[in-house]
Amino acid sequence: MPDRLPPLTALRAFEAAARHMSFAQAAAELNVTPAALSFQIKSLEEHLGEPVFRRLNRAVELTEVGRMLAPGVSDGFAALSSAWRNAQRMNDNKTLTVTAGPAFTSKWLAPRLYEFAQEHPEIELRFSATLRLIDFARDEVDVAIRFGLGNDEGVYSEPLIREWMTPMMTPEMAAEYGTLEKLSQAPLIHDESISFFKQPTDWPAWCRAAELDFDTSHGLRFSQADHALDAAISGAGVVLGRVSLATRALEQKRLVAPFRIGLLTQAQFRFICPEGTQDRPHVAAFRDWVMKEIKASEVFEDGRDLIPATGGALAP
Amino acid sequence: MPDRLPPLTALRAFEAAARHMSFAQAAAELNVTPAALSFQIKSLEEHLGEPVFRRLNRAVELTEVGRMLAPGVSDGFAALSSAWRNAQRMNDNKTLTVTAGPAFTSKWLAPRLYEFAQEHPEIELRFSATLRLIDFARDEVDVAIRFGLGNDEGVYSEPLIREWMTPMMTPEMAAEYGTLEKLSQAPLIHDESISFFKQPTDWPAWCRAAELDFDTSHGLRFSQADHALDAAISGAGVVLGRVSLATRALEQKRLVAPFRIGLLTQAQFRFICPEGTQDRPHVAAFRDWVMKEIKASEVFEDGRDLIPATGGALAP
DNA sequence: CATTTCACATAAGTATAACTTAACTGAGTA
DNA sequence: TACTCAGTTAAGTTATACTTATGTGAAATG
Repeated sequence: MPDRLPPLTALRAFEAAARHMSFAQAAAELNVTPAALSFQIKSLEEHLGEPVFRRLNRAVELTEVGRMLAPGVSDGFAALSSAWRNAQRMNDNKTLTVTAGPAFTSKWLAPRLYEFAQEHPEIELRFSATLRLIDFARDEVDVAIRFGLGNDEGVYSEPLIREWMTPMMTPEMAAEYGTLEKLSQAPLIHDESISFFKQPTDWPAWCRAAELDFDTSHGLRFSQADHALDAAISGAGVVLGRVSLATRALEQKRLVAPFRIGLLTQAQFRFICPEGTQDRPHVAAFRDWVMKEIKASEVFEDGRDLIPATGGALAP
Repeated sequence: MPDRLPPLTALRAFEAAARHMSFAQAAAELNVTPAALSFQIKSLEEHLGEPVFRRLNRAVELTEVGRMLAPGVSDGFAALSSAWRNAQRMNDNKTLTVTAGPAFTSKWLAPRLYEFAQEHPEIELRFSATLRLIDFARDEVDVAIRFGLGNDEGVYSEPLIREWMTPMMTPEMAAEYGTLEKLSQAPLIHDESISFFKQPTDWPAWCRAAELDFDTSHGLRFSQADHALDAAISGAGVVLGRVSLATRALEQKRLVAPFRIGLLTQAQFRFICPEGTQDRPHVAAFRDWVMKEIKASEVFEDGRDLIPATGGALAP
């Protein structure tokens, strides 16, 4: 390093000023007087040997060097800030921030939240429902639960459950359509949330597995798994739904799954956290609790034939 | 921003200490006493509420939070540092740092360096010969000259010259082999530096363009264009060489290019600099000078047939 | 087994960087 | 013309960062 950094407070003042394009606002953000900020900018300019701001009558604008300097400095402080917040969060074992997809959040996590709070009153769970992939270093998240094929590199990842799908409906509907013979008469609900897999797990695939043959093209279509389940719960039809998301509804008999045949997807739920954090007390507590709950819902697999989804091309 | 950053000097002390895994070395790097550094770390730990280092008998090691914090902090300071150096470099219009491939550097830039220095005594040119793609924000480079297909996004890019290739040899060799009839007898030199293009510009391609048909598989092979030219200059054979790199040798009659047929490559030389810096005085001066020199060497195109390289597959 | 050494911690004192208050400038605004 | 607004400048204050000097404990040394 030939030339060392200028005073860091000066850099920070510059960053804030460049962001606000105003010394006064920057000063307010940093809880100092405008005079102090003016002084800091001046100090930075002395170190650099050239102005970074052009002072206009009632405003300031960045000079060429200023424009060059601002993004990098901003990135730098963002990185510091993020690292610091992460360290603070890690230090804090009162709250645990969990991210999961909207369906898992609403259909699995939320209904069980009360029980978790009873078992671990010392941990305050926070949720962040999002589908986008997570970057633990950037986002402020302790653990993630993701669904998919699972190439989790550089993170701690533990498979939770292999998802399978089976037709589900209200008990009332089951009375009418709950046999293989009558199923073809039922209104169908299509869950297209996982249609991106190579081996489709849709109505045609299930019918092949169950050795049925009827037209499945009609019916309601949903792009989110939880919406498809909600539709079935409200009696709109028979959904080929993801069982793990429906366990609560099955337990409460709001849905029944009358058929023996289940379609095993390629995808899994995984428990993911930054490498090395899996043994932190509240992370481990949450993982153990999730595992236990998952295990408890495996009773619905009893007596079923879970058939791996095969490519639609094999049996057109 | 709920929680503000800790004192930045403390963070910097931590970064250096984590890098060296030693307070003493970190103190030396920052030009302070070990006592000061110890105090800074302590201050950081007070702000965080937890130790970041575990003090051992004769060493220190990072705690879990420390390990979590270190990479991010390091990245942050690296970003600040890089941004600051770039600003300093931009402020400096004494030196101009240019990066180019080894061949262009040795065969084009270096021979003309003296002339540039005469025209612009106020600019001190520095070279960085490398093939790897450049990132102006990270590397300390003002302008780059690159050869290739040129998908330059997010940077200022100006095409310099469309490269073409033609057989070249010493005048002595030309006396013996400098006709289309005798060429097949000549020892060949293969420049394989641009063999990665879809449309090859090699001896078979040139022969097709010149409507010749003889075995071209023999001869010396070089992976660097300048080495192939050097071999030809030393009389080792006839090279199908890149003309732009050979202009000096052609001017000095150390090489001659006796054939009318030239093979136009798909690739271009481009002048590249960060968007917005193309009008800085010494950048513009360098670009104008390069353009002028390039123009001057276009005399070698006079009276030639420059034929675009076609796919080898078309005429196998 | 004492002795030295090494790496860091601590205490007290000091220099200086960072900040505040208060007065100033200069152009737009009422 | 006076007022306001955004930034500057000057003088004085505070608190941060630093130094010197001394202390501590465990490994290394003989």
